[in-house]
Amino acid sequence: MSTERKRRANGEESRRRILDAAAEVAGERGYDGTSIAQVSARCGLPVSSIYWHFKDKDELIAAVIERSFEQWLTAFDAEGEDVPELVVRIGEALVATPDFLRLGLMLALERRPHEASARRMFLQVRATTLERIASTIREHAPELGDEAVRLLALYTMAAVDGFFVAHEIGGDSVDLGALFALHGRVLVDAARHLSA
Amino acid sequence: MSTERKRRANGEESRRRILDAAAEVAGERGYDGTSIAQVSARCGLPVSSIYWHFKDKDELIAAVIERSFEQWLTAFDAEGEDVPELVVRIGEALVATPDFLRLGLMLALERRPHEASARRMFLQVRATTLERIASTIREHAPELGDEAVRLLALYTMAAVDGFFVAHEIGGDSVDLGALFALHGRVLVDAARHLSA
Amino acid sequence: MSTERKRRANGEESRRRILDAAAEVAGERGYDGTSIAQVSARCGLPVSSIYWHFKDKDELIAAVIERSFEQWLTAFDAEGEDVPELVVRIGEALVATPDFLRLGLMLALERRPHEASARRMFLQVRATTLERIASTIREHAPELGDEAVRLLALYTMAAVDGFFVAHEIGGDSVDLGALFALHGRVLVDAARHLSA
Amino acid sequence: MSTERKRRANGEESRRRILDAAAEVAGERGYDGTSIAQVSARCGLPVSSIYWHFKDKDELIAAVIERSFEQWLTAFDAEGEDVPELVVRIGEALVATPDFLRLGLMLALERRPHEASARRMFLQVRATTLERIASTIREHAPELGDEAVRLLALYTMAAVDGFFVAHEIGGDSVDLGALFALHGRVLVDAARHLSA
DNA sequence: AATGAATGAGGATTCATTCAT
DNA sequence: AATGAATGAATCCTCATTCAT
Repeated sequence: MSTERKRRANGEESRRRILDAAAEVAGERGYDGTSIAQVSARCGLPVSSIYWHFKDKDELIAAVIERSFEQWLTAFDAEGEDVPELVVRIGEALVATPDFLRLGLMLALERRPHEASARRMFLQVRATTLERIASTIREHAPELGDEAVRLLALYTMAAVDGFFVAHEIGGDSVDLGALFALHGRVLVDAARHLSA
Repeated sequence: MSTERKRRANGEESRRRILDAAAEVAGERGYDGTSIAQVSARCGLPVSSIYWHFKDKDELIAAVIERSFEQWLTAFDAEGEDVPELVVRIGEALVATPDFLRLGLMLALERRPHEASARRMFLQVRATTLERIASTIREHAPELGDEAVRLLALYTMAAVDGFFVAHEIGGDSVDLGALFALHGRVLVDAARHLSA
Repeated sequence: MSTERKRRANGEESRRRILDAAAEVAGERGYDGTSIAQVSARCGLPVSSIYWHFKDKDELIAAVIERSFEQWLTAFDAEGEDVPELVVRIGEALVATPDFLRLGLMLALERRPHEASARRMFLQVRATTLERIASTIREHAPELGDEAVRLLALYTMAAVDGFFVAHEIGGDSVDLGALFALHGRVLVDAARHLSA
Repeated sequence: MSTERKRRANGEESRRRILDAAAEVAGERGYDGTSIAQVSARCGLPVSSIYWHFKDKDELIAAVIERSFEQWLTAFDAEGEDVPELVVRIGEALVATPDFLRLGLMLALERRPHEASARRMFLQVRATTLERIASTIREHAPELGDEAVRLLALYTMAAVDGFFVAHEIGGDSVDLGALFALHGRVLVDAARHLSA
């Protein structure tokens, strides 16, 4: 059984292979550090085939973010939990699928006009997540005003980002579990401060 | 002889102009997004002059980070403050000189072998800052063990990073002051949790 | 069966749509400037369908020229006219279907080995036209020798080309009617010079 | 004496070599048919060096046209001649430096937004030439009104373009001398028609 | 009669860097 | 202390064309 060298054209699968490769590379090196040639080498399809499936690099990266976000959503999806639990679940999801956030943060930190759609996709996905955190907080602390809820949601999202960065830098010497647990407990105190 | 002096002075000046331009560009676009040609265009000196002052791109960016860190240190230097105050001061310094952290975070998030010195410079600078936060915490909560102090310092640094990211993304709709104040107060509760 | 007929009809229709699109694009940008992808985008049919109807780019452009020439022939077809009238009619036909000549001239000016059939098609079409002009001249000035007739025919064709170029460049600020009328009158003088 | 392989950097000469090569290639194949790689191969300098001397392909071709026009101007420069003589001189200059007009006509026939400067350069050069023809006509036929002079100048320029095209297509079977001589004589008749 | 997918070669342009002056 | 010129490798992307269905 020699390697099938031309398995009959299969768009779906090729698209998936390209996205897998692009997620890997972009997760490692960011937007500018990712070259189409690298993606091509990693997925085995020629450069021109990548352009058949995606209009340009920008759209490719946007698609990577979109798909990665869906995976991450699946990973931390859960209902009826209380706030500290939610925070911990987010943390777990992070460790499981870190490419999404790493790439997204890199894009968010950049200040440039291009790569519009990739950046936009991340910001949209982020807004969705923020809203979700806010509604969980609102459920569990109905006495808080809108401003306070928004502040706590922002605080939580910032903590998540910060923990992620710390873990990226410090590796396993950073105890993500302890950090998330601490933040979960602290949120309750913070809610008390704000409702007072 | 005065010509000599003039020349030397111009050397310093040129170096400064290059660093200014590089800080701007790299702050906007990250390491890969920054090209020597862009820096040249922005500072008005030819490309080859940049290479006269800096060995290569990596060293140029490292120098940008180093200088930017010194400016930032100056901005939040202060002694004898209590923990919440320290946190607030860090926040103020952030808003004042954001290039340093933005570029540093971009570098930290990337996963690649090269650009050794730029990245190393940022990590070193970051370790210094972490140690400083830790010692302030230790001073003000002598009852805490080393592990607890380290956790709180990490937590604080993560919060700073996260707030910064939130502000980069959300602009002035994100109330940095409120976030830093909240974190300052919350730290005290956290210390209580951990010493219990 | 009616399906059959429909399909066949669609085949014709598709061919026509492709030719229309190709004529537009090639008229605007010349042979090299025309890409199959552009033609595809402009006619709505996929690239591979264009290759189903035409062997390659060269043949497609040749077909464009051929069809365009037929349209132009129709536009200036007329019998028994005298020389100045013929010249004016050619001019009118030019303004009506300019793609043909514009594309043809571009091809004629290029110096390269490929695109054989497109270029050949234009040259052939041009030879036909030249012969036709010559025979009209011969009819109306039977006293002229072959050489003189050929010279006048060439002169006229050159004038047509030149007027066309002038109009392409200068737009409606170039009074084509006046130019053609002038050339028509001048031809009579020229015939006199040559027969003397 | 081995081939000097790196003769010390000489901007002027390199620029000239690039222009020579570009004129050759573009004269043969037009704007789109000319690739920077071909120019590089023909002049021996690497592609990136071409970009050191010229901002982009557009500017390179524009420079080719400009220089070529100057050569052509030199070739047909002369004072105090009468109209038929001027026409003949233009014809001689054409045969001597045909690249200029061939490339220019190709550009003029194209209808596209880009390559702005190359096209603009040709049109400007052409306007200069037209004005020059007009003033010679005015000198020798002072009785003509402005409109008539402009028409005759346009007619002459169109004839030149047309003769050129005829010669490009027909090669030496087209007797340029006879055509130019004929046009020269005919102009006098045309002037009579118009002043009547 | 038509088309989605694939593909290698080549397109223009920019890259970081070096070198002679 | 500085710079004009050069350079090979890499960048993103488009090209004409083919092939299995």
